[in-house]
Amino acid sequence: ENIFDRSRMAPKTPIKNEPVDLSKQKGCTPERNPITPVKLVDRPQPDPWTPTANLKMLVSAASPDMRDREKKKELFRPIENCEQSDTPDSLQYDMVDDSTVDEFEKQRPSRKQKSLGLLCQKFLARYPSYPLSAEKTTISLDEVASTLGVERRRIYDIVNVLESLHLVSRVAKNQYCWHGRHNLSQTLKMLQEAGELQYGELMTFFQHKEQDLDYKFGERKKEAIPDSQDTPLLDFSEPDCSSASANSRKDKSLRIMSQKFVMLFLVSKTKIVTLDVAAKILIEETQDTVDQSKFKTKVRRLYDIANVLTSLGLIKKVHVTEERGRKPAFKWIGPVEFPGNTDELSGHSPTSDPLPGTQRGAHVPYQICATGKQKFTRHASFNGTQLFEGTKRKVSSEPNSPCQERQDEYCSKMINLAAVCRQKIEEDTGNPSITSPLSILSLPGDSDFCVKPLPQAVFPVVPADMPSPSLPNGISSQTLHHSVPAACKTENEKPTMLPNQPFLCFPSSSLFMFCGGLQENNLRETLPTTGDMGNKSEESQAAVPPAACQKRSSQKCTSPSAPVYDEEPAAKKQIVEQSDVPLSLVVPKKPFESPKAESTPGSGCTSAVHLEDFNLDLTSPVAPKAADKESTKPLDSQEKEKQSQNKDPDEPSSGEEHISKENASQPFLPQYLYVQPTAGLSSFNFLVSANQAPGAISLAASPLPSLSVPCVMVPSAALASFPLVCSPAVTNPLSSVPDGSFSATTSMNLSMSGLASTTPVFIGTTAVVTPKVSSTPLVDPQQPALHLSPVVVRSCSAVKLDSPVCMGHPVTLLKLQQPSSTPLTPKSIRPARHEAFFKTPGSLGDNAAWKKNEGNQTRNASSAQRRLEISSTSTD
DNA sequence: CGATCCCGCCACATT
DNA sequence: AATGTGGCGGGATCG
Repeated sequence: ENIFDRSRMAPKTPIKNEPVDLSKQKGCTPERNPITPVKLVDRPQPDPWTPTANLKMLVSAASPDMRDREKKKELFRPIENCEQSDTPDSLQYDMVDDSTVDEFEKQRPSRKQKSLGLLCQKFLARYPSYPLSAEKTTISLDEVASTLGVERRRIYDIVNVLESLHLVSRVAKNQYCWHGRHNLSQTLKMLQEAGELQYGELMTFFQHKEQDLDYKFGERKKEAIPDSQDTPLLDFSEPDCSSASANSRKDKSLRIMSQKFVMLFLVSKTKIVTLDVAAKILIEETQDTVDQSKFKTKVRRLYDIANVLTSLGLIKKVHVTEERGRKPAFKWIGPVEFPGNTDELSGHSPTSDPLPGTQRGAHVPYQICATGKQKFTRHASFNGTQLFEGTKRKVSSEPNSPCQERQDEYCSKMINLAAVCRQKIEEDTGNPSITSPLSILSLPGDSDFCVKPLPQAVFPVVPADMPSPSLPNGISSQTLHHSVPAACKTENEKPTMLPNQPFLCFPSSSLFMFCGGLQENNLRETLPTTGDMGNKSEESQAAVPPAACQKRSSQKCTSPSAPVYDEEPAAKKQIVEQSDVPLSLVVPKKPFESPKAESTPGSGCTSAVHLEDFNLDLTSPVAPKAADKESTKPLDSQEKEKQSQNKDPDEPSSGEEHISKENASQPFLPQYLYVQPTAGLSSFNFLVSANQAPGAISLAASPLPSLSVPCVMVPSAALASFPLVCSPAVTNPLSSVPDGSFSATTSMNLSMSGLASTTPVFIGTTAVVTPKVSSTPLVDPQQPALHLSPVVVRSCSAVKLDSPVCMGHPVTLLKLQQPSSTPLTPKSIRPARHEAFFKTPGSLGDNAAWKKNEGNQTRNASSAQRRLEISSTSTD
């Protein structure tokens, strides 16, 4: 009988209801007789099909009304009862119904009740919009699905969209981490920036003539879109980045679409986007083919996304009446301005990040990282932002200027590439998290965040994040370095010197160390040579750019792209730089930085800070308070930020002076600047590497080489106790050759003097310093070593150990990196160091972590970051 | 009848 | 092979 019924009934609602009811019952009204309703429907069928039908009719009719008004319900009830009364069975049911009518109704209405939007609201209701920093909420898909009474598939729809906005991140299979909206503004900001690049023109165009859109759309679309963006974005297929894994394209769709969709809103002047326009824009694919079905499908997806966004309160449904008629559209009702955004972000304690970071360490998806970065970068973002805006405006308003256009295109391309790279990387790594390119872009983090928190707090964070990132950082940092050159402004591409540094943070006690990076070029070069790096390095680089872009300014964005592809960079970079100038110093746009961020992403859920790649000019080094966060960021940026924001440390000028002095006095050491702890930094002292001076110095000979270590932060106390802090940075030109040096440089050694807390830390490339005597000429020995490629470095390191001078470092290192006991290979060393930094005491469980790191180290540079996520520990 | 969009098949990815 | 993900589009509902 049932079967029959179903055959008839089943078809539609009724059947659905049944299943639904069951599920719902779980969620909504557990138990009871919930089932009843279902039965009712079914049963009637058996005997008198008709009656049942009637009931259905009634119910269906009533249901809607019922929802709206209970009154109607009442009315209906009687009716229903009557009908039911006819059938005995029905009567019983009726009885039930009466009792459960409400429930019935609730459950009944089905379609709407089941809507994705509603489901999303339920989902969101389960988690705090602004979770405490410390608490990490993990979301189990299965659990949520069962709780909400829906199939898992639906949860994916929600989570994917949330993930695109960084509200959640995937931690593992079936596991997501809830981040809340803390980073939402940053994410939106990033999307906005990215959107301007990609869709600025388009949107403008559309808005002017929505009507015409259809027509022109095609034209327009071709014009605008092709250039800058879409294609790349859409097509992940590009071989470059992802040479390695290519494959899955799944990642793209919903998440990317979601980000793009949001971008459209952010870019739109009216903040209103019609579905058809969005669908058209979002159909990047090759041309117009398949329009119909594709378009239709796209729209369907957009509805899905829109439902989630609506639930988030970011958009609302509206109708645009145009000449042609009324078209469905959505209006952005979320935040429009993303100043520093620090508000929300800053508000949160940095700690939150760190915590999660540690756990995730390896797993953390890029996205997360990105978020972390964002936070970190905040300061930078300011700078970048401003610049950025200027740039943007130019772009949007004045697409004409060749330079800008180029930049734009370039940027977009870069972005796309970056995205692609990411994906690929993800694939490689296995982390799906990355998603859209945008996310990468978003990296820009806000430094504010970081800054605010006390350094201590920061530390923990750093460590957590750092670990994973560390490796990558080294790499990324290198890439970033390019930017440095830019900073130099020297016209040429040479990266020369800036201090790029990748830095390392070292929390032990309160010390932080940053290592300066090296040159990007070198890095790249080195990477490949080094070995592992090869593909991955590229990838990482690619990834980085976006982040950088976001952080800095649009300009950066452009630059980032460059980093992605080696080829492009030089010319473009130059262009970019020229155009933008001020920033130029800041960063060369080189996307490189961003890559770092990406790479680093591994950090804790949210926290992951990436080193963003800021390269700051050493000249203006300021002590970065937020060492932790900063660590993620490029030193320069940090410094700048600090300066601007905090003045705390020292005045920049003073800092510079110090540097110069140092340099003079200590040719080698110069790199650091010591910042006294002023108010803000009570306990910390910062050393910034000054040396890098630009280009002239080391770079001249070879751009790359240079040095690294930019800065070291040391707690004041520590300093006192501390004999020396050395930065490896070596600037030597020599190094340039090997570049690998960079790696070397990157690697820092930390040594803790006997006391962990107070002990001084040494960071630096191999060469660097001996803890005790900074002045010492260690350099010679070291430098050479540094110069060498990583391998060389390794050797050096080994040597160092042997040599008295060197010894100090290594030894210390060993201590720190217990796990790494093997100081050996250069690679290992580096990583270890990084790790050490990252991991620092605070965060982790250190030992284990360290060990893991060690393993990773070997791999290190190359894809380190990604890998970290996955399972760095393993080994290699 | 067009706008929405639920539902779940099924391919691909990951374990 | 099993399970996780999520693209995709038929077709039911809504308005």
